[in-house]
Amino acid sequence: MSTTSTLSHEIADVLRNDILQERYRSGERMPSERDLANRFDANRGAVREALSQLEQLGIIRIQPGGARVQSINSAGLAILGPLMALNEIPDPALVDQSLQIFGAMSSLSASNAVVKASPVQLQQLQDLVAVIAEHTHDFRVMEPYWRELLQLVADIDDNLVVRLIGNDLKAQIVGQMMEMGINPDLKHAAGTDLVGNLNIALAK
Amino acid sequence: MSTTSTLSHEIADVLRNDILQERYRSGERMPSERDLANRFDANRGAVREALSQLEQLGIIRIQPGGARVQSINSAGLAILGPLMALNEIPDPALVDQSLQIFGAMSSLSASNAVVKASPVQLQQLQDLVAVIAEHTHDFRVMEPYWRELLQLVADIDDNLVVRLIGNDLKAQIVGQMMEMGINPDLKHAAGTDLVGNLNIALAK
DNA sequence: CAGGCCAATTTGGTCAGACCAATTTGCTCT
DNA sequence: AGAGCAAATTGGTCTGACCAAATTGGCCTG
Repeated sequence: MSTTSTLSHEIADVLRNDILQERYRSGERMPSERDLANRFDANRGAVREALSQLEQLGIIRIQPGGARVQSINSAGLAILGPLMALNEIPDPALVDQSLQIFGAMSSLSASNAVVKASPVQLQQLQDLVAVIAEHTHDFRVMEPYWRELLQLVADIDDNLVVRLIGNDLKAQIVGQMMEMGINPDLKHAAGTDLVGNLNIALAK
Repeated sequence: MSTTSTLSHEIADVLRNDILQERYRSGERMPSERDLANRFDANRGAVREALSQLEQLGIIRIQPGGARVQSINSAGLAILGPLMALNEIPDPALVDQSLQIFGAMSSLSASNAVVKASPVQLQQLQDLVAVIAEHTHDFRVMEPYWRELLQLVADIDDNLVVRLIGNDLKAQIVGQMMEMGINPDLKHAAGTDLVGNLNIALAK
């Protein structure tokens, strides 16, 4: 699965997983770059590039004297993907949390979209909502429309922050959850919820 | 302001800003590592470490043949900080979007917190909400309680995803907005909104 | 003239060995 | 036992080099 192209990325992957699995605990000092280079049978440069990435991720802090592992709680959203990819079965709690966020953001975007929308777009929104409302019981049929709705909403509410968060979430989460169909109920709930909110907003 | 400790970080900073300011446009090829090394009067290794960070940020994609700039829209949330720090006056739209997200996440967390809370915690929540409700007109007095409430909510609804997003948002956004007091109205609105939601949820 | 093909160049990926400054470590001396 | 100093460790950077893949450019052919 993790077909990492370059050696430095491979090293970063391994170390990242080691940290996320708490093989190196928070606050602890990591092995020296030279030791790591030796362990991975690689050059120090490659190790440094790997560590550079981990630092950017926010899970280690490099300092003269040694790199220290940081609490996962103080990392950036970008570790969410790797975190969920740790086990082949992602942590259900994380999946739920991600879906909640996803839903909340969608609702937020939807509210903004209704305000910002041009007459034409407004009509498109209403049409989509109507179609979805008809098939609210059959998720299979509804899903493509739902996706279209999300896309439309995202286009109208041109919200960079939402988009960025979405990127990090989508990185591996959406893929995993969509393919594994881990929580169709929640997905369904979020969908109808969004549509409901949209309907209310559209009413006025 | 940006007192970056190491050379590689400095290079990363400069290049990052160059990209965010669209001095290098999306899809374009960046100068070769050797050219960059020459430009910054640095070693290629340092440049590579810098590029490694930018790639982790999601704003460039390194490939044999040349590193290419990626659309900011496909980056990770981690660029939000640098993006807002570009000009001394952050883009108001971005600030608003961030605050909206922040408010939405807070509300979400609050809803969860009410469900998860122990009796003691529930009481704490109610007390805080009551105190805040009294001073809803005076933001100065209310703020510390609001912060305490946010903290409590975050503790109860132990939501890693929210925390991670918060980390990226806080990175520079909260700092800038809090210190500059750019949008106290929105802050105030978000605060009362959250409290309102909490009140409703607490009712049952 | 247009289009495809092949070689030279460019570019990223990695390696080896080295030096410096700051930190850490360990030992000695008080 | 504690303070202070020296040696070893560690990150940061540099020089120079080689390889494989991609790009480039010119050549040849149709």
